[in-house]
Amino acid sequence: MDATDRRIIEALQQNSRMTMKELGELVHLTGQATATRVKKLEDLGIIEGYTIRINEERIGLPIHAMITIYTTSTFHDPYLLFLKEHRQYVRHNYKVSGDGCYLLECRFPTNQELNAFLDGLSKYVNYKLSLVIDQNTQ
Amino acid sequence: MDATDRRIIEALQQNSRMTMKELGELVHLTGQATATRVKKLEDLGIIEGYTIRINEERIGLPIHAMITIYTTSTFHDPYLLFLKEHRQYVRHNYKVSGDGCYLLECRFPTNQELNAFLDGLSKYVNYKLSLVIDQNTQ
DNA sequence: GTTCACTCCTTTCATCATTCAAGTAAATCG
DNA sequence: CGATTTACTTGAATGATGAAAGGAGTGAAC
Repeated sequence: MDATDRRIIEALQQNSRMTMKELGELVHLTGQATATRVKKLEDLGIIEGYTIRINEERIGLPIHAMITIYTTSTFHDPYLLFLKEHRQYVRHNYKVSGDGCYLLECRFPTNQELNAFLDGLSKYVNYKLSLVIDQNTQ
Repeated sequence: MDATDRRIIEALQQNSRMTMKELGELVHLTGQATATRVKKLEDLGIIEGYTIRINEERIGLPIHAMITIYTTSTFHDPYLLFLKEHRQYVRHNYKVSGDGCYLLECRFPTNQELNAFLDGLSKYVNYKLSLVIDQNTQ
């Protein structure tokens, strides 16, 4: 991991579909040398994969919820199974120290579906709901 | 947005560097027809960009913090300016309803840097810190 | 029923990127 | 000093892309 690798990662974060030749021009290497470095970053597990940024509002998922989960029981499996069954809504489930046991990030198409999800959720855990009003990603 | 577009989006979420020809085989179209559809999804703003999934632990950012921000003042600009000055740590700054005004997601290399960040932060807002212990992304 | 316009797709071909093998140069190590 | 490793370049073959031309299906107007 040198300065060139860091520039490669930065460039791929901006646009992961750029050709190895273009990327090579940015870091002053040939396309082949660049491809070898990228392959190494993949093998080291630094680059975990290639994906797209999606506008979830535009595909009908306008509701963005952050749910702090409080479990009274020490047995979390029913909650985790519930998440698996509703994985279509779940973006992240962070196990956290501090306030609550988990911080659950979800997306919903409607308030009705959010409501139904929360009804199901309340069978397993207590929760506190926050709705995202505006998103400022770096 | 039909079923084919949804399959294209799913496939690109898994691997955004796949060729249009490969993607076309998945959705039973030629590479050219697939490329046209992808271009349309970009123009509609549904696909916002192409990026990489990074293992931040492996690039020296093991500390993952979720910070709930409480502002007493109605004037948020000093806080937002502080974030801009420390944007290297900031991943997301969600404006939320519910508990707090913002939910701030950050990454730090060391507890020392987290501590310095929190010292700076406390000049502008009150906060509650949660540290991510484990991450379960869908 | 016919025509026109439109959308969505395929085929073909020229251009460009990628990949493999071979070779060079510098650094490391016994 | 010679052998090995690492990181890179070059050149040729393969494969992907993008532009142009054309075909098939749909719906509207007459």
